[in-house]
Amino acid sequence: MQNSEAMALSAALLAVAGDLTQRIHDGVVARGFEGLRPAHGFAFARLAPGGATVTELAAHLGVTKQAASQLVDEIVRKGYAERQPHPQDARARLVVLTERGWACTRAAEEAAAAAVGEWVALLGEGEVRALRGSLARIAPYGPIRPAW
Amino acid sequence: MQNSEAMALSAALLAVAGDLTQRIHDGVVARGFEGLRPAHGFAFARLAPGGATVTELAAHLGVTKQAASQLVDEIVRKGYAERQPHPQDARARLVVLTERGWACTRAAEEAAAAAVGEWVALLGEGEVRALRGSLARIAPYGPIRPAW
DNA sequence: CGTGGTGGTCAAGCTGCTTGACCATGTAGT
DNA sequence: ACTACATGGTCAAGCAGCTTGACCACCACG
Repeated sequence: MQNSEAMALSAALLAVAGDLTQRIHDGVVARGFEGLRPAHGFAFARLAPGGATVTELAAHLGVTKQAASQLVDEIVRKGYAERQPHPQDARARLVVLTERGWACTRAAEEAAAAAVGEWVALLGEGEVRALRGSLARIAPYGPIRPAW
Repeated sequence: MQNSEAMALSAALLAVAGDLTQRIHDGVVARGFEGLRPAHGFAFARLAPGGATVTELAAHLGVTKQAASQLVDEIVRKGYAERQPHPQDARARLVVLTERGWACTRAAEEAAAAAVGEWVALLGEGEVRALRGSLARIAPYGPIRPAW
């Protein structure tokens, strides 16, 4: 595969990713959850299973603990999450989603489903499944980083 | 397709996009082009064909003219581009890549090719071609936006 | 030739992130 | 048990990239 083809693939991937982010964000806002930025969505994704500490969140987002702590301050102040004492470690505090946080997460899922629905209309269900499979196999494990 | 599946596809896509951006950036730095951020790469992509005005660049990147102008200042100062008088419009100035800018663009293509090469090793050439085809068909036309 | 629209820059301000310092708690060594 | 170091978290200050607002030079249309 030539360099120019690799670049075309890269550009398309990044364009789709940027567009998808925008659509999810718009969809979340349209459902009444304001004052959030796309980065918060990735924080929610990490908090959703059973909560996380600030340090874990920082590692997941690829930022400093201070930045993650600030982000948590923000979503706590806006009612999407709360800090609880950590059951095992008295130094740590477990950040968990509130009911409103869960509602916001569901709104994001709906918005994502709407965007993916458009892809299904364009490509067909089979091709979208193939896309999902391919991406899942090349997705990295490390922290989630902004596209740029 | 369920919401949770759409979310899994979205997460994989964004993870791959973030990782790819990081790899291209690292590759460019490794080839000796420093002081650049990933956003500059998208500017280069718009400038490459035959140059562009600051306003066009701003529209492409989805930022204000002032931000685009600042970005151009930076890449001009670092020797990657230069401002020329616009052939048709005396108000406008055409921003074009210098030879160093072209060299940097080629470095980015090499880095992208290396990343895509890993995907080929994982998925096989056919599946990567299919991926490219699918993405090209759902890629939007509008401005390129950061993933978040 | 005015009058409004457009390309571009200057200036000031905000926001999200960083680095650096610090405290409280955990953990390992002796 | 006591010391020494590592780790979770916050406070404070600074910086970088973007925004809004104001402004000038030039185009284009009546």
